[in-house]
Amino acid sequence: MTISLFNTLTRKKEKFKPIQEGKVGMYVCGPTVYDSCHIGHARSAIVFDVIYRYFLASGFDVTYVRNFTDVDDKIINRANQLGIQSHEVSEKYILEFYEDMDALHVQRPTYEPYATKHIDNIIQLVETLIQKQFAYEIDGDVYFKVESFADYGKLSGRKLEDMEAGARVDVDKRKENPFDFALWKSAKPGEPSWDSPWGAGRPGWHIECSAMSSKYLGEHFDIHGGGKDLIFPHHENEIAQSESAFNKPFSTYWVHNGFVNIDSEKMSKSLGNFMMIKDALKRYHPEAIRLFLLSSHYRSPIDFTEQSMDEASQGLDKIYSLMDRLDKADLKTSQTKTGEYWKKFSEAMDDDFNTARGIGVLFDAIRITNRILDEAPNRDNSIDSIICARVDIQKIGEILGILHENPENYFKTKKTAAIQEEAIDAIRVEEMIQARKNARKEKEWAKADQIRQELEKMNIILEDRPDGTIWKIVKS
RNA sequence: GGCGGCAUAGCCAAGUGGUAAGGCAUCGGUCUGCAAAACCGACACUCUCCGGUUCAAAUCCGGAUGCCGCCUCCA
Repeated sequence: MTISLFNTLTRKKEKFKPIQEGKVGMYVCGPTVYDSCHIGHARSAIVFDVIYRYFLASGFDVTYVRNFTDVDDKIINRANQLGIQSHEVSEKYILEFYEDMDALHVQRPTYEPYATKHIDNIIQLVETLIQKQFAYEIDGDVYFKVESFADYGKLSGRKLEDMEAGARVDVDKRKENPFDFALWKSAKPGEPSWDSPWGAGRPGWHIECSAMSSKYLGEHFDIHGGGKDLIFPHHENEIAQSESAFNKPFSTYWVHNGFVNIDSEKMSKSLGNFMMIKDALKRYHPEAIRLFLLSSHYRSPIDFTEQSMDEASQGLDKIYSLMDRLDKADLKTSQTKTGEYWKKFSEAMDDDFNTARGIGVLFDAIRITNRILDEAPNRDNSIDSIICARVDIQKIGEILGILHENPENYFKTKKTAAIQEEAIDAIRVEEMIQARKNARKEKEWAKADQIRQELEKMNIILEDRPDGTIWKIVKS
């Protein structure tokens, strides 16, 4: 089965045909490191992380590049605000980015280039563009001439003429066309700068991606990704620069993920409703965040709400509960053959990385395996089904980037956190459970029930299992 | 003004021409001293509305309504 994916460039779902058999070159726009990352950055990182994992699992040799934009107006502004150097700002947020990504189990790409470490490549590319007359210099600034690129607008589906009617663009009279964009910006005093043929300055935003993608993946590569908002102008401009400079198609496929809303509203400075990754991690398990972000198709908008996060958390509990049950079922095996669930999951993933459908398959596997465990766990064919399902669930978990924890540990950690959060006296709870156990032994049901009720008032739920009583905390 | 997307049960969400996955919630049941967990069953004769194409449409085409995004270096 081949992988199909939706290509923004053609607005169609297409079969994936790599440039080189068995290999994938993928470039994804990473963060501009001027602030903490929010849940939208997490979605983009996780969506492409899953795509990366799935290509690897499908046997491809993947080169995955994700850049850091570490020189930019916003970083400079932030540095001025804080009274520090701009590289100090970017270094701080790069570290924070790694903390967030590691916590979310986002795998490191093959290469993570920094714009500031590729200034030579950038200057060279700008020179090529000037030389080929696709760009022009004015007072130390260099602009790309959009009218020189006949296909300008092909990614975003706009025409230069139509856009000019809108006219919400800066009116720099020096530019030949208002949509001409900066390849190189001359430095103002105090700004970070590098020497160039046009004087001291720094790269424009778009050029770094063309320079770095061509360096690590070649001038023509397979997949370019990023958030939907990057389609215009960022990716449109990347295409214009790259195809003009290299005279060949840039990326074959363009993949864009949708936004994350917060309580049905777009995250914005004015609303002040940014959900930062580090804050989300304080409230929810990292794998619950992954499960939530993957529970809708990657191109659809998704709404981050307390309810949807609680549901994702419940779903994760359900998955770990089964894994715990399987651990305790003591099924010795070294079998690793995948079965029907993996097959169905792969079919969903082959179809434009449909993780929502794939998660449906995962829950099917869980339900059916629980049923077998309830009804006839010891029959030979039951054992086969259970072992096979377990292999599939693990493998699906690897693609989704969940199930990193030992199930017993998962529940233990969760409980410890809840004990702290709800300020529960664990020793007293244990004593009450012991008292109830004694009461039950004597068949003093009224007393046992009274203890249960008291615990319920403390938001504690008991479960009598064959091997003893366990307790859980429900969040108030 | 230009371009694009979405509308499926109480909520979230798959579905890409063949008769509506999955999750949460709710209601029955099995299990349990009682519960919880797990499982079983019920829960959209119908997919915003109106037309059209077709033997067949949630799916394709046209129109209407509603919501959203981009055109501001916001993933």
